[in-house]
Amino acid sequence: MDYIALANLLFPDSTKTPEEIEKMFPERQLPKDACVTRIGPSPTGFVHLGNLYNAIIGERISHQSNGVFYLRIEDTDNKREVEGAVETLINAMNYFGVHFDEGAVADGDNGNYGPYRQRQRKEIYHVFAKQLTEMGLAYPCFLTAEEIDAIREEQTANKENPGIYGKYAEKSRSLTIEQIRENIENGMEWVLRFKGKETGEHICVDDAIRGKLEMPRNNMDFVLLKSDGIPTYHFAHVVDDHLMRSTHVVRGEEWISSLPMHYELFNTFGWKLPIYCHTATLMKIDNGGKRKLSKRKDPELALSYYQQEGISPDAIWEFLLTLLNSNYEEWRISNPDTSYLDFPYTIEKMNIAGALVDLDKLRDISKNVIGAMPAEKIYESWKEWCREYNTEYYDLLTKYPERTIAALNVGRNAKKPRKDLETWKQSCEFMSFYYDETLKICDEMPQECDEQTQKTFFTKYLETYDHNDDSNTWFEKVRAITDELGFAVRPKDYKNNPEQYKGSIVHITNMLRIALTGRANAPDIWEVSHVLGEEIVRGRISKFC
RNA sequence: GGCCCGUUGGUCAAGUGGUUAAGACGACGCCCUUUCACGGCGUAAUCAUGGGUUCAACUCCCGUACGGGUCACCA
Repeated sequence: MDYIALANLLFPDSTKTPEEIEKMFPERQLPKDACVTRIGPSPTGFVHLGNLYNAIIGERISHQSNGVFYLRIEDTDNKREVEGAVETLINAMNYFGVHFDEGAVADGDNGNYGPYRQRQRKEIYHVFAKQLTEMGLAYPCFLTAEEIDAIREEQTANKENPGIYGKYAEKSRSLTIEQIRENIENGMEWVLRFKGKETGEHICVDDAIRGKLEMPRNNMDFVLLKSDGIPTYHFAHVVDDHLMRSTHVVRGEEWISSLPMHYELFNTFGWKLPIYCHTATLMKIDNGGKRKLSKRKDPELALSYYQQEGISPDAIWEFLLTLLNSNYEEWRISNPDTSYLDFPYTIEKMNIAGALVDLDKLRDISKNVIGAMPAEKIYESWKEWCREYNTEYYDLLTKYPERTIAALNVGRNAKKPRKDLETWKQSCEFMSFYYDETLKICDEMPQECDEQTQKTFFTKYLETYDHNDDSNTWFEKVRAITDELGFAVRPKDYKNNPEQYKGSIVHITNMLRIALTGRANAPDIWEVSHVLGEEIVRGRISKFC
């Protein structure tokens, strides 16, 4: 077989040489240990936690080493492509604080190693496909879907491994160049297959996360180019990561089993293998067992879920970092005020088993993250979130900026700051009592305080109320009224002799708290009163007189 | 089914032949307290399993079970 003729028949328009292409993608001039990494999402419109998880790893190792982190859109499957997906993806990464040095941007490319959308790289792949054909290592295959199905059925019946290899590849492999030409002229569709070798050998790849990975050498005639001339993931991955000079390939463990194909390709081109980092799949607890997070059943898999809940990107980072590196939490405790970007991330510290996404843990981290923010920043971030997800609160926050910031500071300046806020969504609920517009009486008055007690107390409360009282003076007045009403001034007195009192000061303050905030569980009454201002305080209390 | 990966408390996990088997979240209890939080202290709870190797195994080897992945002209 004249492979040169075959190559020219198959790729008449491909005139560049591999050397010319190589020149277009020169070695990067970077510090010695700099890592070049990327994420290669396909534009399906669905961005999930795993995308972010892998993105963070790549972002960290590249930026920590003064390397390059880029975005490559793997759009080789036009059937799955969703319109606007690239933009969705870029926005999501941006929202979660993952920044690229180069790669695809909304309206094109940024960088010298593009194009960064694989479909636009068709000619590049064809040069190397042609090269493989010339080397006699690739051939056109005209098998129809039906024929392949038939082969698979036969293989299943014979308990053989499915696929096009060995004798099952012979029919296509043995076509003469004349037959091939005739098929093409007759308009038959073809794919380009790689010639797998049946050697029984094993290959060994050193994975940065998993250590040595040993598996059988590839024997499959896998597809390099699909019938539309677009490469499969395998071919595109090898060509792109070589030309774009990736040093590390971070991807999910589902790719481990196709490693032999990639290894084979890198080897036949004589290219250096990147360092593979195969990450564990994110799991979730379900019926007492672990299972993979599923797109249909688990809303928390979608990144948009966290946006909708209003979980801050910082919290997501910290959460993912705790999953990624087990020593992160320890580091965070000893460096409470440092940015998580200062954490020295290492691949070696990664766990290889599937991590379970624990929303409780996320909530806890989120509380701490918000707790550490200054009130002004909370205000801004929360408002930003409301702009998109809760217009009622967006209006409230815009209308009452000072009161809101004061409210956000309640109980936070003390040695033991409160941590009431978990998410922006939850903040809207928690903070509702600071605005008359959203105030709701949620809890019932304590049994010990009948209507008469309420009326008497609140009337006296308003009579003696002086908005300028300090916290102690104010509380002394509350105690005085409490005593007058026959309630125990000290909770312990009531506990020891409940029959001597109508109730305890606990009941009185609860009643006050409910009148003021609508709920029995709320921050300090005096502080809240001063956030609300005298007018609102008197207004709310007088409703109970 | 073939191939591959994995398995330390409810969860995340430290751990690389000799440890009282860290720490965090969660749960529970106590303390602080005008509520709720916050904080402090404490309790319960783990090496999947069976064989080896070894003076000694969570750590090394083999099998079993369980979980996961993959076997497309999807990534």
